Amino acid sequence: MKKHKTTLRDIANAANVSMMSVSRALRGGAGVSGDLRTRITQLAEELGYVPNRLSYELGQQKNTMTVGVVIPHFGNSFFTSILQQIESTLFTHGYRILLACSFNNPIKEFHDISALLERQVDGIIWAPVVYDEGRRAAELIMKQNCPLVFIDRKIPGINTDSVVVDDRHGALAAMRHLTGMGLRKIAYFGARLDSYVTQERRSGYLAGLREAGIEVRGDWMFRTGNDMIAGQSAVAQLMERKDPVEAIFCFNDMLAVGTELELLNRGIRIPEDIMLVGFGGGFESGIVRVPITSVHQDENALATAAAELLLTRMNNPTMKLPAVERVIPTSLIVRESTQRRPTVQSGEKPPANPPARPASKRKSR
Amino acid sequence: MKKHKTTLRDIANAANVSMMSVSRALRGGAGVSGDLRTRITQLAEELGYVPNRLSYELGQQKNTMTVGVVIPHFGNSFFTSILQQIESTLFTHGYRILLACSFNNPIKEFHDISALLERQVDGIIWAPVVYDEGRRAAELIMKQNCPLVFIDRKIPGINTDSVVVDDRHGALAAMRHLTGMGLRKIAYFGARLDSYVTQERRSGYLAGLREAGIEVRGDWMFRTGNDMIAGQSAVAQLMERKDPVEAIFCFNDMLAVGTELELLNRGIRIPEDIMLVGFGGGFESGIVRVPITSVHQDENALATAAAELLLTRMNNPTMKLPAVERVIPTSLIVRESTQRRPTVQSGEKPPANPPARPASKRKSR
DNA sequence: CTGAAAGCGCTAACAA
DNA sequence: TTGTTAGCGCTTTCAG
Repeated sequence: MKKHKTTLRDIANAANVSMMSVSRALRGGAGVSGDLRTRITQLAEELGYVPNRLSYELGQQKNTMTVGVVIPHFGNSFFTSILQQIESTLFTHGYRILLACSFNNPIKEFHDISALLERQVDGIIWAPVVYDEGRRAAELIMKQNCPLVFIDRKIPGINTDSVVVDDRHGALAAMRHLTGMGLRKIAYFGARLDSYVTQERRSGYLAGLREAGIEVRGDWMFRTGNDMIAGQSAVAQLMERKDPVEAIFCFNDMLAVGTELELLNRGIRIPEDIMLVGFGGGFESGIVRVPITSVHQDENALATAAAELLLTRMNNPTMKLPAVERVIPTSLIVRESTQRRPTVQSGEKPPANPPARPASKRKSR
Repeated sequence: MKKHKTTLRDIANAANVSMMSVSRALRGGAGVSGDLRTRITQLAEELGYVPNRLSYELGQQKNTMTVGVVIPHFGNSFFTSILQQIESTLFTHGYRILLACSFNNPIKEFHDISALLERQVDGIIWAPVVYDEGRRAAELIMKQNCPLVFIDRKIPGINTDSVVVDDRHGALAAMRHLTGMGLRKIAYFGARLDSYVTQERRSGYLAGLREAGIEVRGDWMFRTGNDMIAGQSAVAQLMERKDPVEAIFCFNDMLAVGTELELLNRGIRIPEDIMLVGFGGGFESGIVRVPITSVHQDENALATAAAELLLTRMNNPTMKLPAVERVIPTSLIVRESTQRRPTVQSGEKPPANPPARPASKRKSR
C-alpha cells in the first residue's frame, strides 16, 4: 500500500529512466522516443499519477490558474447567479475558483482575502461587505500586484477595475414609475448595513422623491434587514402609523417577498391598498401570489464583465491600464404589484397570474 | 516598482539577516530576540509580505488546507445552501473551498476533479452527476488516497463515505399523505437524468402507489426537466389527456412551482382540482400563491455531516475505517396545495395565506 | 540566539 | 533521444 501520492520520481524509478524523460513524455513534448512514451504513459496511468500543479507553479513562477472569489452571502439568487457565471466563464479559460463567503463579516473577509493570497491566486473578484472595513484587505491585495476586480460593490479610493449595477438609476426608475401614477406617500424598506449598494439605492429613492417634489420624511424610511423576516417586522412597524403609505419600495426582492406575505397576511391588498416594488429581478419576485414589480439587474452581464476584466488584467500583468468601471444598466419589470387594475366585477374571474417573464431555467437536484 | 511578490528572502536581505531568522520571527516561534522580531515584523508589514502556502505545503508535505467541492448546478437553493454550510463549517477548521460546478456535464466533471487533485486538495466533497460516468473520476480520487465524501448522490461501487437524503422515504411519505386522503390518480413529474436521487424518489412514488394498491400507469409518469419551464410543458402534456389526475407529485420544488404557475394560469384550482406536492422544502415552495406541500430535506444537516465526515478522514489519513453512509431523514411540510378546505361561502373572505414555516432568513444584497 | 544545508515536485537550460 | 544541474519559497534538521 503506497502512502504518498505518485510523483514523477516514482514513475522514473519504475521505468528506470530519468525524471526528465517522464516529464517530457507525459506532457507530450518532443524529445522522447515513441516507445518510451507509451511505456511511461501506461505506467503513469497504472500508478494513478496526477501532476502536482503547486510545484509546477513554484518552480516556474507560472500562474496557479486559480482565482479567488469573495462574496458576502448566498442569501438569494443574486450572488449565486454571479458565482455560477463566473465559474462558467473562467472555466473556459482554464481557471478554477477558490471560493470565500464573508457572511457579511469584515473580519472573516480579511482572513478570506489573506488565505486567497497565500494560495497565490492569479486574481480576485470581490464583492466587499462595507465601505471602510475592507480597505486594509484591498490594500493588501494591491500590494501583491494581484489583479482585483470589484463586483456589485466597491471600496472608494481603491484604484482598480469594477463592475457595478446602475443601482441609483434603477431605483430612480422605480420611483418614477410610482410617482408617475400620482403616488406621493412612498416608504422605503432599506438595508441596515452601510454599503455601496445601500447608499446608491437610497439615493435613487431620495432623488425620485425630490424629482416629484415630494418632501422627504424620515419616518417613511425603515432601516430593516434584507431578508424575508425583515419584511414581516418592517410591515409591523409600518402598520403602527396612523398615516398609511401608498407604496413601498424595497431594497431587494427577498425583503419585498417577505413584505408581500405579511401584507397579504394582514388582509391588505396589493396593489389596491399598497403598491410594492422590489429590487433584483430574480425569480423570487415573479412567483409570489401577486408578482412583484422589480428592478432587474443582469447578473450574467455583471459576472461576465467582471470575469473578462480580470482575464484582461491577468493576461497583461505588466500593462498599467487605468482602472475601468463598467456600469451595467437595469430595467424595470412591471408586474401586478404596481398595476392599477380595473375593479373586478362580482362574479368575474380574477385576472390570471402569468409570470411577467418566462419562467427561468432554474433547476433542482 | 517591485515586480515579484515579496518573499522571505526579500525581507532577509532588507534586514540583513538569514531567511531562517525571518521565518522564525514571523511565525512567532522561539529562538529570536525580541528586538529582531519587532524589526522583522514591521518590515514584513511594510513590504506587504504574504507567506506562500504553496511552497510551505511542497516543502513539508503538509496539508494545503483546501478542499474541493463539486456540485452539479446552482439551479435552486439546495446546493447553494449546502455550499454555504460547507464553507462555513470547514472555515472554522481552517479549510478553504475550491469550487467546481459540473453543470450536469460528466466531461466537465472529470476535468473538475482532475483540477482539484492537481491542486493537491486535502479532500473532496462531491455530488456526482450521474451513475456511471463519474466512476472514472471517483477511481482517480481513490487512487490518490484523497478523502472523498459523496453528498446527496453517490456512485455505486465506490467504497467511500457518503451523506444522502432519505429520498425514498421522503417520497413515500408524500405519497402516503396523498393516498391517505383517498386520492388514486397521482401523476409523477420526474427528472430526465438518471441519477441516484432520481431513482430513489421515483422508487418512493412507485412504492406509494403499490402500498395503496394502485395500479402503476406509465402515462402518469412524465419524464420532464427539473426547472420551472419544465413544469409548464409537463402541464401542457398532462392536459391533453382526457383522464385528469387528482394530484401531481413533482421531483422537486422548482418544477412544482412552474407546475403551479401553469395550472393556475389555465384556471385550474389548487388544491380543489389538483393537489400538488414538491420535494425540497426550500423557500421557493413556500412563497407562491398557493404554498406547496413539500418534502423537506435538511440541507444544513446534510452539509454539516459531509463536512464532518471529511474532517474525520483528513485528520486520520492512515486510519482505515470502513466507509460510512449517513442518511438524513426528511419531513413533510404540509401546506395549502394539499389541504382540503371547506368550500368557501360566497362573500366570505378566502383563508389567509400564511407561510407554513416561518420565513427564512434569506437575504439579498 | 542565529545561520547553512538539504529537500519537497517539477521543469528550463544545458550537457552528453 | 536522454540525463544532469539548479532553483522556485519555505522549513526542518543540524552547526556555530
